[in-house]
Amino acid sequence: MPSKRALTFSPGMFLKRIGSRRSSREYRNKQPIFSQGDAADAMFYVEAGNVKLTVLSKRGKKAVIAIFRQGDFFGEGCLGAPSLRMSTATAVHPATIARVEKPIIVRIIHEDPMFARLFIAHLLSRVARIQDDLLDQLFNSSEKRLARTLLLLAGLGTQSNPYSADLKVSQGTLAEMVGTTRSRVSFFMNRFRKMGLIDYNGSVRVHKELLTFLLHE
Amino acid sequence: MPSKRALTFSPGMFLKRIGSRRSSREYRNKQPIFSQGDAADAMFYVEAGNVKLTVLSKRGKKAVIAIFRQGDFFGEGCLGAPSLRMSTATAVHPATIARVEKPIIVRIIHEDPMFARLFIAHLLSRVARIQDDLLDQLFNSSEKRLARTLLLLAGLGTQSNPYSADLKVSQGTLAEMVGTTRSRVSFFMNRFRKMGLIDYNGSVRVHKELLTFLLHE
DNA sequence: CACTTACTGTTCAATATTGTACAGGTTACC
DNA sequence: GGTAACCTGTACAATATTGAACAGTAAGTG
Repeated sequence: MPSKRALTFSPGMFLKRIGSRRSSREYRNKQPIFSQGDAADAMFYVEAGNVKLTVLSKRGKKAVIAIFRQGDFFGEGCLGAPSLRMSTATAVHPATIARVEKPIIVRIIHEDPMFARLFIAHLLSRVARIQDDLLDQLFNSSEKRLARTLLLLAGLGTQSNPYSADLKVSQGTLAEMVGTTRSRVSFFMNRFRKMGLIDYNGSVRVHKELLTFLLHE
Repeated sequence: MPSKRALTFSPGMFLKRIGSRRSSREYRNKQPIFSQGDAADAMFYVEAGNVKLTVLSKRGKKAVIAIFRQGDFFGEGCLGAPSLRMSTATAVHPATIARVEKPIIVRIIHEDPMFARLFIAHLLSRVARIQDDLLDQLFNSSEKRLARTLLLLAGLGTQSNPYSADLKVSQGTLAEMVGTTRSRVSFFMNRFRKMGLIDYNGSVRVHKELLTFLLHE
């Protein structure tokens, strides 16, 4: 019997309730899953690999607004009023993505209260996450934001190790994630290296504690 | 019978299902409804007046991250994992706010599938809105962001009128909403006035179309 | 190998932004 | 009336950030 005290999210349960009403598919590196401007008619689940959500501004600037990894859902924008995708989802590495058509999700939400509750929990954490990103932009300099981005990427790897696994992200991609220019990223990455906060030649290895210290100043 | 095609939000229905399980209360201008760091144990609904959501950074900088008006819900962060408020909610003007305790909301979500669906729709629009704010920060200069903020405030008044109603917002508050300094706001407000985009002496009156034009450059 | 493509380190001038300061207004309140 | 609290217009130096450039390196491809 479910607790009545709080709503918690579990990808496993979520997925189980979708059951076979989804279709999995492989994507190659850089292959789009959906594109900004497409009709939004399905949700997705990351079975393997990573996915990058980007937005292209009217003036041609690109921003990475989210990175999804195994166990994450994305594309919820398709529910609610009929709408177009505001962003582009791109596979990073070969990735396996499950697709669930919008009418199916809507039906499950209607027929399965437990699923609806899971979905609410999922959206709550999504709101919290985006709000964090917004506050990061509002309060922190680009140096701090870069540190935070590196830590978030590092968090994708082993949790306990003081060093992250090797990250292979280009300065250009980092710039899009942080919301700054590549030259700025280059500048700070070298600074971080000189300060011993990261190992950096070709791939990046983050010393989590040191970088965390910098982030909190 | 509800449509199975989409999820749409209606404050009225939402409220009806809460029924009498809420308690209304008056707040004076600037009176806090909840404060950053408080235990999050209830949701709120704006019956009259406006509410300002602010966050105070570690370094003492303040940011306004949302403004709620009649018919809006806020404080959803209390659901999900037990947590503390990440922001402070403050009444603007005298305001009447209804409070619904967290256990009640959780119970309604469990017992009333229709309510759960409304809640999902509500969260979806919240996500969309915050994401817009984030993109605004990422892509736009402070001048553009100020224009956007003025337009959002103007939208609170009559929809059809080319001019907004008189807004009484201080430069300091605008700065917190836009994410910049007061001197910058002062500079741009005078510029907007010189360009004829706003009437501005004591109170602000926005010429919506002109400002919209500026925003899209 | 020659060639393309993508990434990096670095520079530099042009802007944008911050933070602070000061002199005047207005408003609310005792 | 006086005074405190708040608001405004303005200025300015110190930083931060942009955008574009250029040369060098590494990797992939025919």
